[in-house]
Amino acid sequence: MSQMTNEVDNNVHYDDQTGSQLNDDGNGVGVVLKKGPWTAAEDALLVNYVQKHGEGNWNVVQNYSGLSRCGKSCRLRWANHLRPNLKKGAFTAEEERMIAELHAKMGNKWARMAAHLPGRTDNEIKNYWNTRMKRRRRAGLPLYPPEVLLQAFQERKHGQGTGEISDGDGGHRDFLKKNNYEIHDAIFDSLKENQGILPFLPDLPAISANSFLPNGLGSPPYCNLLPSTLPNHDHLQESTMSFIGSSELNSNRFYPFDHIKDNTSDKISESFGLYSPLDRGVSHGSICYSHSLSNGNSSTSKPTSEAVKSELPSLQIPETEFGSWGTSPPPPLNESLDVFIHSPQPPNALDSGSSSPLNSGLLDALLYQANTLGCSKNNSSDKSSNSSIATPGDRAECSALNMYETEWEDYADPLSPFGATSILNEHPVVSTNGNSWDEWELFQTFSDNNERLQSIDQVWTPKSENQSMSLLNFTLPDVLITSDWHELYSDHDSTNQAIMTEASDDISGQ
DNA sequence: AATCTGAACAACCGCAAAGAC
DNA sequence: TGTCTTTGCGGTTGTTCAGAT
Repeated sequence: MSQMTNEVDNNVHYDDQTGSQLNDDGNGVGVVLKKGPWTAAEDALLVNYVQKHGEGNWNVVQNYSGLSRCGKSCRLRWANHLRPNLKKGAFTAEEERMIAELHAKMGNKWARMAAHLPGRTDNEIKNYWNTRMKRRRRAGLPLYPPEVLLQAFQERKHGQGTGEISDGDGGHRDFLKKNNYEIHDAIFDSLKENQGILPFLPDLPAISANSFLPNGLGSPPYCNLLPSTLPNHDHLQESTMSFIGSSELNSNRFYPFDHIKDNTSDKISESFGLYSPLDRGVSHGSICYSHSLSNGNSSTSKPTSEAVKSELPSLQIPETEFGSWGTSPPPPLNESLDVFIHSPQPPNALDSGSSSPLNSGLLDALLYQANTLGCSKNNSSDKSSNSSIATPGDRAECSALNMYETEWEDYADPLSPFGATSILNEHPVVSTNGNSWDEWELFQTFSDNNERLQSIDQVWTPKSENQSMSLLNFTLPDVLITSDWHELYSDHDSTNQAIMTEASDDISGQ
């Protein structure tokens, strides 16, 4: 041991190129502890220590092993790099899907997520997610694939977690209850408070956050189900807000986070993906997740093989800059375009200065979809002429949308584990949870729709329009405003009915 | 070839919960 | 019961590397 100590001392001093030494935080008074990257020798010492003494008692590691590291650092090193059965390398497709799924359910509970991913560490998952999130937000893409959202929704709806994921973890429930519902109470309060100024919103008398959110929509992640930004977000913001058309909007009354005036509001909004990466505080992000389901990409989206992945860093493989969920197909942009073109433009609704904290993705989803559905119903027959009557301003919006279309086309990545088609056409995702049949029925419905789509190009054909719309309606926030939406949905296929029925039942049954 | 940029990864820090005393 | 210590977690920062310009 003394020999080892000497070796360590040597290594510590010779290898400490960072020169970053300082006292430990309270432990080992006066002992200069090394910081910075670990050396192989240090690793060996730590491994040796753990083999002899087991894990734990990290603060005494330096006493027994000679390591000049604080206990924290030792524990971290062991947990993240040295302990056996650690899986190294890029995340597999299945793991990536799992992470998205877990994050949709748990939020930033990295340790819990890691518990579901054998061999992976919380730090690894956290890094992966943060990197991915940053990239997707920059690209203006949603964080979650729709199928993940649906699955989470379904699981919460049925009041049971999967054995694998929710596994009766009280902590998780506490987390949801403590952190998420409160936020969404705010959202709901604002919705209710402002429903009078929103002509398309039905009354929300019996819908409270607490009655609805237990199904999972209360999770912060669901606030991210929309892209929090768009390349040309100003246009989208205008479009989104155009049909709101209330001066109250500009008085910042409408937005659910307004009551959070302190410094935490930024953090909250940020963590919920409510900010634009381009412009913190510009409302936008109205493209609904459901758009993605209209893609005709019928790739089975087999998980990328490890062999392939190992050659490239995760996230650099199948996905393009715009689509780590890859197969998430492009939105029905013709319809979206129509909506934007035909959206009324109250003068004061275009105040792009109404910035943060106006980026309630959830809210935008409601608003945008309301408008989308309402307008598209009326305009579905004369799409071709729409662009010709667009105003110059509208053209700008068209441009923005075209940009977005391009992104969504990039979304159609057959290699992604999260592609809609992969989820829809393959059982594993569905069958991994306890609600396999309920969910499978839903997924099958989508799948049937999807199978009729022959290519991305055909998404915009009249034939696929209903499909697009029906899938569009799948977006979760729709259920927030069920009654009137049923009418809008009435001439769509049974998918909507099924989902809306479920959602309605869900809400009324709470 | 040099520089810039973003992704990936490693590590640190502060805080809080849990456990020991 | 209160205090101290240990452990774990999540956020953040720093470093390295590869690709783009």
